[in-house]
Amino acid sequence: MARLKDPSKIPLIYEATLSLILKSGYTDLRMADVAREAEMATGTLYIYFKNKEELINKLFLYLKEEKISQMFENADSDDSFFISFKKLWTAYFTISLKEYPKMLFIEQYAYSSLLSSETKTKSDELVAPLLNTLVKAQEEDLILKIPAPIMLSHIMGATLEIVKYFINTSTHPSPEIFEQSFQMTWNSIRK
Amino acid sequence: MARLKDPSKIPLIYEATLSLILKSGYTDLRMADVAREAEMATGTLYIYFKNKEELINKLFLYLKEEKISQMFENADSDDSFFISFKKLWTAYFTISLKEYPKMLFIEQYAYSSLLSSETKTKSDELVAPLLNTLVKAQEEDLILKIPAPIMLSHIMGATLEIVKYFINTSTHPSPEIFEQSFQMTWNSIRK
Amino acid sequence: MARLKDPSKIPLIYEATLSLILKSGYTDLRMADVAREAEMATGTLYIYFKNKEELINKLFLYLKEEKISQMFENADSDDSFFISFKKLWTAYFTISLKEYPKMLFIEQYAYSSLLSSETKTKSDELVAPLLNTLVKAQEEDLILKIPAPIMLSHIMGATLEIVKYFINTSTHPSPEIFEQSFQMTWNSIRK
Amino acid sequence: MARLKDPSKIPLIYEATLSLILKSGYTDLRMADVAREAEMATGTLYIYFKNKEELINKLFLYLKEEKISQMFENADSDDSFFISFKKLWTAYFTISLKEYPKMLFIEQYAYSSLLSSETKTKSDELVAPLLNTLVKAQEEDLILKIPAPIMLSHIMGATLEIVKYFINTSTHPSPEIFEQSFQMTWNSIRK
DNA sequence: AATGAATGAGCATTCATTCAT
DNA sequence: GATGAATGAATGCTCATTCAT
Repeated sequence: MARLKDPSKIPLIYEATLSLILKSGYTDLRMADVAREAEMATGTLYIYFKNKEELINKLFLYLKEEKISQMFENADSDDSFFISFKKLWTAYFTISLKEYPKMLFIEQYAYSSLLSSETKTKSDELVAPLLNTLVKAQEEDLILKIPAPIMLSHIMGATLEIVKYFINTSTHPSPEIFEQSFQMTWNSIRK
Repeated sequence: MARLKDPSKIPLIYEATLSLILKSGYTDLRMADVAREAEMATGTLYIYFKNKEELINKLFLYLKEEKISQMFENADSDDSFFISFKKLWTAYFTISLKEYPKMLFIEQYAYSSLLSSETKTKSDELVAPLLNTLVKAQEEDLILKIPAPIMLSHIMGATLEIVKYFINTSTHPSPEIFEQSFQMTWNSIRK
Repeated sequence: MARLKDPSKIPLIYEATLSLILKSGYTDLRMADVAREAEMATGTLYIYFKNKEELINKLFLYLKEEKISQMFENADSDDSFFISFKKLWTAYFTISLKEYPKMLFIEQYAYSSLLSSETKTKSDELVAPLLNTLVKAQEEDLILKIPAPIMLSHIMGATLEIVKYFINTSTHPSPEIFEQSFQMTWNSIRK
Repeated sequence: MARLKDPSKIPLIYEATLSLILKSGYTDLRMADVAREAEMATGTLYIYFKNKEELINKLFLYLKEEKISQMFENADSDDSFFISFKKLWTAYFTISLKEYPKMLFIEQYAYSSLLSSETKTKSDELVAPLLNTLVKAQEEDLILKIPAPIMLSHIMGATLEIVKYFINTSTHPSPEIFEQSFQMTWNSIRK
């Protein structure tokens, strides 16, 4: 009987890939390097992923799912919308800062031609819970009635760009700036 | 006397490069294709640019400068801050939408390892006029006192992400949504 | 288990390289041609040699070693010095004539900038046995007491140049000329 | 009326070419570099030489002629053969040592495929005076009766190889070694 | 399944030569 | 004649992918 695929290898490959993209960007990503970093042979990669493109697509979805799950980790259905929203925003801000490479990867590839349309569709589905949160609040008249995807784009775009600023200047947000950043976001959607 | 370097060739090369990156992304950018698109020989590219990397760096600065100039084109020193700000925001929104590929190029490369630190420094200098606009308004107590780079990141990140949404869904913003988008931004910084 | 590196490939590459240098010289040596001649893919060359330069350096040492081994093949420790010397000289003359391209390759590259200093050092070591032969004879007062490297240069330079003459005129040495050539050499060092 | 070709440019080009070959070898010789070193435009080279190959061929003959002239500079028809021979040998040894790059160039290219057969023929003609010197001495029964081209090859090959040794070890021949080197050569041809 | 040697298309860059000025 | 920008064929080397073991 043939050996079974070793499920522990996939995360190893993801980690290796990310680590290399972080170091030198996608342009310099070589499959042989991924294999070496993941401590396996080149050929082994092709047992788990059809090719480089599939690896990138799967990694993208894996990370996007992971990040969105993390955002909801502290969610509590008893919370008011404001508290829910602040928790989500804080999670997004904090995770982006802490796991910037992963976030940058997600963002850089989101609109890139390296992703298949299938991946893009799946990616949109993952965002649905965030949209629903906004829609519900709009129905309850708690925030402005602006199409939810537009509103979500505004919020996430604004927040990630601020995170980029801190990463890029190698500085860290003070509690005051953290609070101000949230204020801007909240002001932009509140009634 | 020999021919002089033909200064009209540089914009031709920029246009060709952009057009190709737009079609297929940087990963697939081949110098031979740039040359063909610009209707010159491969070797000619290397008279005007040391190598592919320099071409990308110079193109980045060229576009960034062009875009920021365009943003200030309608500026009028007699305008109130609100009018000034709305003009700038409108220009940013409109240009991003109309010249999305250029904007995406600027954004995708801004933090990429393909750009030299020298290019990054020069790039920051180009943004200074935008920061000054905010700082002056803060000194006149017209908007929130939040560090200008943070505020600017918030504004531009939010706006570009909304533009991406329209591009990605192949839709166009209605006047109403345009106005709502501005409102969110304005609300986020107003006193 | 994967295929092991195939040790038979290295001599194949050496032979192919030599054969091409023989035909058209180093200047026209293209790696793609080496690969075709050795009946393998271009990339395979780079598994066995880091680059063209390393291939040339390794080939040089391989040939130098081979040639010097061949010179000693008929050596017999019971021979008198004169017999030993004549055997060595004859071998050098004969091999140079028969395998002129290899000898020319060795000679042309010996002082060229294509060889690393490491290769040059190793090359010198290979010559040591020849020097020792002369030194011993000098100690036994059988030949002139002239620094061995000078004497060896004299002998080998003279002999190879004669070989070049025959190659260049597409003629062959008569037994008489062979004997005369040896006489000149022997006369130059005898007591 | 058109300007005349400037005859002073040819030696300038020769010097520039030699100087570059000396630095980095023929493989790295680029016409643009020759032009820069000779302080003229690339195109100008092509006014004086049809192409790179012609430049190399002409340079070869120029140098070979120069070197052989220099060898005969001290010649005196009243000298005995031994004195004549010693003067010639000394000149060859000294010039080779002092102008090693030029000598190496001559030697390296003498049998190379870069030289046309026409150049090779002309080159042989330049050597005739040296052959004649030997033939005359043989007719007068002053040296061994061995075919002159063989004898000349022996002499020049031996001598140049000794020079190479000194260049290669960055050492200089003592008067004693100089004398010993001559002795070996003289012994090899004397009656 | 795992390995890593082998493959060969692909691409950035160079450089001899031409030719418009 | 002199210039040097323009040309584009040529080439060393890379790297995604395959496949024999």
